[in-house]
Amino acid sequence: MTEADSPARRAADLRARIREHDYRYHVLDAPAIADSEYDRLVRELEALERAHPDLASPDSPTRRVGARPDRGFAEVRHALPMLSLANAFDDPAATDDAGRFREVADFVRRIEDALDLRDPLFSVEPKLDGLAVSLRYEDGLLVRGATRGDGETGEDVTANLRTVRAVPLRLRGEDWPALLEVRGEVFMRRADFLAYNQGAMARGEKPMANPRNGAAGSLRQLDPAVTAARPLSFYAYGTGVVEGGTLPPRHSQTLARLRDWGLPVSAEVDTTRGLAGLLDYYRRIGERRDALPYDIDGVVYKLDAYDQQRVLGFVSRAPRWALAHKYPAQEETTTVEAVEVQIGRTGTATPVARLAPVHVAGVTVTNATLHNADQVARLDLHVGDTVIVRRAGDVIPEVVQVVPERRPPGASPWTMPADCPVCGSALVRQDGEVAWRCSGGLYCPAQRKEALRHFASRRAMDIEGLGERFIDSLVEFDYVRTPADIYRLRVEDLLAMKQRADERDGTVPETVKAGKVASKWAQNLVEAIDATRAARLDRFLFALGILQTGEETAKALARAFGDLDEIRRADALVLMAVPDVGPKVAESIATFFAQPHNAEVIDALLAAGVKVGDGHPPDPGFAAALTPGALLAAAKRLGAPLDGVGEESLQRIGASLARLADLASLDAGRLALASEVPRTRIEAVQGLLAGAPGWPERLLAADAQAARLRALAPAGAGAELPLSGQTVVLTGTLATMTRDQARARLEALGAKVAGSVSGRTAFVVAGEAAGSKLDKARELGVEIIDEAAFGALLERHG
DNA sequence: AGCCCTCGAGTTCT
DNA sequence: CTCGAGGGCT
Repeated sequence: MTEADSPARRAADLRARIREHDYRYHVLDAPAIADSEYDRLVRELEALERAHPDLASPDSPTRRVGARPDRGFAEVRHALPMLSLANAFDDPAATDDAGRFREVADFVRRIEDALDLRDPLFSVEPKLDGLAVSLRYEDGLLVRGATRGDGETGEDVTANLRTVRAVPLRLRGEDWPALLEVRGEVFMRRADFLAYNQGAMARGEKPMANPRNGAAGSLRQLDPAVTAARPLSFYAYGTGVVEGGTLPPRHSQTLARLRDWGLPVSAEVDTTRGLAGLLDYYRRIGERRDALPYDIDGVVYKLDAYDQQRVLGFVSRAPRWALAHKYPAQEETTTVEAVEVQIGRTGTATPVARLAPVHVAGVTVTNATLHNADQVARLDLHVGDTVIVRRAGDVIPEVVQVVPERRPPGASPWTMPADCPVCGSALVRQDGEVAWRCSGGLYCPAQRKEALRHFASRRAMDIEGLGERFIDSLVEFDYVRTPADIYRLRVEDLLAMKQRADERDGTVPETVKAGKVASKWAQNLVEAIDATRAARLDRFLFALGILQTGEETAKALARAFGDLDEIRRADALVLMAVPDVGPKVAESIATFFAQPHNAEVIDALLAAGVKVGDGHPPDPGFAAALTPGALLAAAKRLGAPLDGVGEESLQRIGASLARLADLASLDAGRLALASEVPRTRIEAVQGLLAGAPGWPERLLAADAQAARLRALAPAGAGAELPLSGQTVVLTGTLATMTRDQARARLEALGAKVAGSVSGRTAFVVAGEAAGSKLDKARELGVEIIDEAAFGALLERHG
């Protein structure tokens, strides 16, 4: 055997040739041999390595698919955090370029001001819609690959990244740094995605929703063999830690070096100068967006010179020298086949467009809300129209506009029907309101179903297993009319209902063998219902579905009163002393409890064994706010005939009264002295109230309740919680707890958890994949903390 | 009286 | 996520 023919030589030769072909294919995009020829080389090398196990080496192209990790993915802390970029969006309302691209112009101007330089050089690249990863090369060998995670900490997906053919296991050449971290995007080409899905469907597997989800899901596979079967691609766009070597002084040069070292870089990367250059690039790529072989959601601008980048620095975790310029949400056209009306829990009639199925941003859309009749009129929508559909915030489909020139002849404009499509009651519109409502109330099956669904829902009573389908049947077969009926359901009722539903649907019950009926599910449901009998007061209030009372208001009520009975008998005058409750909300609540029907339902719930709350005393602050003055001022805001008397005067009159009951009997002159309010005005108040039917009684009853609540409230102000008075916003996904858990922890510390970022937000907790709220926080300069810092904060406060 | 901030309510698809 | 509207502050 000659030296040249030795297996070691042959193996080395094959590896070099395979690597060369990988490089030509993925980096140069210029394959030199046919796929079959390439496969032959790989098979020969595999056979050789099997015959001579001593020749196998970990960086061999045959060793891409490794062993499956025992459990989950390990955490990886990025030595240099993976950046998140500030986003810029086009302003669609702008009529000129200056307005449309203001955010980009501001970005360039900030840089020019900081550098004191015109038209700096930028490196520009498409922003691929995939998954950011970091690859660590030590001495030219791939030793670790990790997902971006939250930017600080990601997951170790080395085994999966090794299966991506575009990721070199060993760098080319020799002049690379001893330690090199490469950052880039793992993604799926559209053609690969389509081909894969065709194959998946032929095999009877579930197709992937879109290339982005496909790429993300593939990297998260525990078995690298599964990942290896997915057609993933990779482009490098930057570096992380670099040691034992240096990079060129400019980013664009680094990208060229990465390419030399065997890392694929998008062919679209370029350099350009100044705002005009950036916008030109944005337009050029935008025109070719649909023709590109992969999905992009924008382009990225980076100041090219590293020393200039250093001058600009960072705001929170986002570099001031880079910007992601996003293209507008993807739009599609389709036709409106019908407009239907849905009736919500409160009776709101919402028009919904039924659309010819159309793909928008990765999913098939068949419905789109039209919000309300005004919106339909604004769009001038006719049934049969061709419309442009967009997924707002890439989630909820909306009809953007109609294409009038494609309107079929004879199409008639849509108008809100006169009657509820479910129960036939009249649809009515309150003065000044946009929404039309079904006037059928709980007589309307649609409203009854929605109200029950709300009652059982997770954030309300949280009855597990009582979902939409069950509620529909329970209502249709009249087993349940009110929430109280839920607590009277027995196993045999559920079984009887199921049987009737099966008969109606023509479905055959699965297990009616040997006279035995499957009834486990029914027992489980009855037990699940039973488990919710001890209810928290705020959840119970929310579950009742009082108009204008959502979770926050329910919490405020529960905190203030501490007891259901006190809330039930509270007049709107008293309710208005609850924080964030004004006249409308107060009257809505008082009206709800005053209706005999609602009182019956609540009594029935209590009689059925529902225990509400744990007997908290009233909140001392709330009780203290229930002064006679506050009640008088509330009366005025609720429409009591106190014209001509200011709220301040009312407060002062109230302040000089021990009890409101004294108002009518006390001498106006003495009161005038005590309160420093003119005597004539006091007489006016006394006279007006005495002559206004109902008001004296209401005020006296409210005053009596106020006195009772004050007596019940614990003395001394409540202990101050560490986050009292602070408003916190959660965004993105947290790894160690659910949103609800995070929210509960924060609220336990006295913080208020809001849904949107504003100037008053104390800080934002940003999890993974945080979106617009994070951008908004950066814009407003609100403090942002990541999950680690959040954990530390919770730790600190117990 | 006007503005800003929250909250409530409704919604899509997988 | 979005819209509309209630509540509170200036």
